[in-house]
Amino acid sequence: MIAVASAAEERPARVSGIDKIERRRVALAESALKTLGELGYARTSLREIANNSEFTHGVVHYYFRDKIDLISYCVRYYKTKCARRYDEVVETATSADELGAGFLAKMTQTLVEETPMHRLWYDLRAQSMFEEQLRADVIAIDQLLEEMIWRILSRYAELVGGEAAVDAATAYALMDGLFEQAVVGYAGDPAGAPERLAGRVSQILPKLIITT
Amino acid sequence: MIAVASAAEERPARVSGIDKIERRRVALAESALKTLGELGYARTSLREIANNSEFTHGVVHYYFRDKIDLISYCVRYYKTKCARRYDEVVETATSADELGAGFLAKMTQTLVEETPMHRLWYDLRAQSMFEEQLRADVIAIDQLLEEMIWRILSRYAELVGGEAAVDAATAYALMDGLFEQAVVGYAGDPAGAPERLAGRVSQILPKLIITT
DNA sequence: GAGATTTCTTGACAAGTGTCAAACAAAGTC
DNA sequence: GACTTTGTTTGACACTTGTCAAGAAATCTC
Repeated sequence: MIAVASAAEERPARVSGIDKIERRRVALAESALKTLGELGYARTSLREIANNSEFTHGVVHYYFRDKIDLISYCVRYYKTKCARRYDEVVETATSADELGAGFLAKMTQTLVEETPMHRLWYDLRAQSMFEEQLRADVIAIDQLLEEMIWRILSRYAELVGGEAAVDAATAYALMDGLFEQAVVGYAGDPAGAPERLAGRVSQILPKLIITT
Repeated sequence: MIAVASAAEERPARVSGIDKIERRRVALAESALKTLGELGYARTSLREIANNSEFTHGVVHYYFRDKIDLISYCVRYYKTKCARRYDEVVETATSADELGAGFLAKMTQTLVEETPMHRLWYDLRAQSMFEEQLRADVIAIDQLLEEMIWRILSRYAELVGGEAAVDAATAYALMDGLFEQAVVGYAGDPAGAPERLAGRVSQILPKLIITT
């Protein structure tokens, strides 16, 4: 897995200092993510990020080697927050229906409440096809998301007393297709998108299980 | 549907002239699409487009009001070429297996041979979430692609003697998820991606049909 | 072929970009 | 308190961007 410290190898090793640096970095990243989620990768400049934060544009360059380093850090920071979204539901659900309902609820919730982040993710994944510096991080996140979906599906199969009818990569691609459609649609017309997503997912989920 | 003439309302109405203008526009658009497919939306400038063409950057601005006008035209031009990709297969196939095989063949073929176009499409669809000037065109193409998938699926169901188990939008989202995964994966590692895609699609296709 | 019209080239502009470095402030060290 | 280290501001740089306008070239019209 990729370490989250990349541009700081040659910085002084005082422990408290590193902690402080790391905290500044996280603050910068959080601010940058807000701007990135709003404007997208193409239209976000370092100055815009700095303006929307409490820092000046020089500070950004003090804590990150260059733009890619910052964005890359943001992506890796983001991943740590997103791929564990459904863990609680998976762990606490005691029936297939409960798991399904919890999954759908969390899914539509994050669609609505974290729209900018999802927009950014699909944007960055597209960018990774053109900028190979982003590729490794994107692949890592995709892997995490795939595992997330797989945990849900295999647990669902277990509760229903069957087994998954497709492999993890396929299941992820299908679910992601539905979710991306919802995110894109939500950008144009927020009304009804969550319900449509929920309907489609609950329609598909049973088809990915073979009851033995 | 959106007309393909947008910035030329006030130009002289000589018929042969309009034709010539339109031909120049198409030439510009084709050249621009090549560059866009290579570099992506964010990194493509009007000058870059002009440099990779036989025209100068002034010509671009002579035929298109601004950058968005050009890109928008490109997108609309592109759509006319892509959404009829499987029509021949649908029309000539006489059995479900033949249709499935033909579909898979064309799908993997376009994945390999038109990679830049597909990359660009996913890029632009992501951009449309941030730039509402692109949104209408993207929605129109999405609609076309959805209908394309629906023609395949419903014909497939017909040949197999059943009917589709999901609606058009759902079917498109699922297929698109698989295809996008393949396109993104193909960018990082071309080897094996087409085969994986074919395997996954052929695994899913039957699950979208109810045999009555 | 002269004159008008369309097409294209060239060069310029203002604005914005990533990057960096020198001056300055703050904090820690002896 | 002087001095070094760490953090921050500010302003500048070289460059690219979209846009436009003035004029040259080509084409058409009579």
